Amino acid sequence: MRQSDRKLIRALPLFCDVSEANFAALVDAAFLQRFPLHTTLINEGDLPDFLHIVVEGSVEMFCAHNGHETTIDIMRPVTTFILAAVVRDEAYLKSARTLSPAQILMIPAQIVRDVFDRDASFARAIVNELAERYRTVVRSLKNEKLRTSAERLANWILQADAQQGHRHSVELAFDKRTLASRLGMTPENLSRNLAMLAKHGVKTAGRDILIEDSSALERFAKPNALIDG
Amino acid sequence: MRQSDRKLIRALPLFCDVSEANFAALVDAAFLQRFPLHTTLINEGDLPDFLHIVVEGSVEMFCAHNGHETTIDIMRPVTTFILAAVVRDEAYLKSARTLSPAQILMIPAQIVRDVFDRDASFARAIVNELAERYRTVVRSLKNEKLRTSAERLANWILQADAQQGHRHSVELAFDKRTLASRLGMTPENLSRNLAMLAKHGVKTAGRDILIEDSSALERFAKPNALIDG
DNA sequence: CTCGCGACTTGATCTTTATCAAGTTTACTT
DNA sequence: AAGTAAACTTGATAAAGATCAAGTCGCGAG
Repeated sequence: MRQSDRKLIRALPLFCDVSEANFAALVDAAFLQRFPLHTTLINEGDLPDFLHIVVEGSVEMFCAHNGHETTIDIMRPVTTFILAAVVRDEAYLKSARTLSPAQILMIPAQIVRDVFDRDASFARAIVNELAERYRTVVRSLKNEKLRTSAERLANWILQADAQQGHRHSVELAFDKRTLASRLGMTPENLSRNLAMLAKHGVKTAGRDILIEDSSALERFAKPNALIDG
Repeated sequence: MRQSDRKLIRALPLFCDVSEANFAALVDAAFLQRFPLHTTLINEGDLPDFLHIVVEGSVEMFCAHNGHETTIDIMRPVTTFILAAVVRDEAYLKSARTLSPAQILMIPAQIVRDVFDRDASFARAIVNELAERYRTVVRSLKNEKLRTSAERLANWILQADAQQGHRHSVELAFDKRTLASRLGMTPENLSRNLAMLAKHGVKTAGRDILIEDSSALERFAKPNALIDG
């Protein structure tokens, strides 16, 4: 692993308070690997071998059932995923695949559990990370159960714009079909919802979404701090 | 607190490996309280004062948004709730109210965080509990996104029957309106779905649900270990 | 016991969402 | 630059779910 990558990892909330020796134990056992676009990294149902950390690129977490597939979340640098499966040593509930060429750090699950047991600050960090992930899923569940698909889209646009620095324009980093799946609707309905949002201050041109009237969009979206964070 | 309650708590996965001194610190600071039916215990948006544990009765976790309300989960003895908010010291994402007269153990949030920091086995237990909770919400999200309301009901019946000992009969412990909310449908649609399930081996009489043909029900429900657990 | 209220059911209708079927655009390949 | 395949859009239709409006049922209060 390059020194710059090591520094990046070391700075993560998950590792920044860990002792140098324990950090070394984690990192020395780990692999930093590059994967091409659309590579499946893990399959739901398998047992966890590694804790994964997205260092570069983005990764889609998705699930399949009865011939249908849905996106649960999209992970961007720098975040861990499948921490809960590693902690409990139980089967993955989600599959993962790259949405772009990506660089992933893989730490053997057993080492994670070992260091957890002997380093209190690592334990604290793991609990914090897991609690944060938990809250994210609860927000997603509320979003699904309490909003229409058009409202989910409107709020996603507001959030994405905020993440990209309130430039009143969002550039899609992946296919619209993936966004549709992430928002719990079909690609057809995403198209229709985007067209409909023109009435509420949103203009779409290919992968660029422009917010022309953010207060109109907010009136429609009704953002809620306990759902959108 | 009575000795029998103390023993019950002590036996929980969350506490069974904690040192006697640390367990005493947690329990001595805690309150064991009784609450009547339909009492609101916490409100979404508030900051966590206590870790709550359902000792007796049942508690509904629910959320409201834009004039609608939905049930996220129903907690039965003996489980903790709002652990994630306590760990992160951030606002509750869910409200809680009793669905029956209930007995709740309340441990001050700060004590939980203190003992976490000095007792590695408590830390391990907290992480396990949190990871388990996380997986439960992920399952709920998959259930919502990948199934119709009738399928959710069918699987709920199978799960409830399994929990009550495979007696091919389920007795509802709360209102049907609450079940409807828990399953993400209106009370009207719960009625219609129950009537429709007669075609798939289910008979309903008031609060009793009878499974007359469990293989027919399973064919319809298509249970999945990675959703239903 | 019966009255009345709330929970539940049933039916009609409307909204939301999915599905199916063309088209059209986009982007990549040769 | 033309050809092609995939992504996206648009329209028509169907299914799933919500809402509104009566009912019916069951249980507790008086």
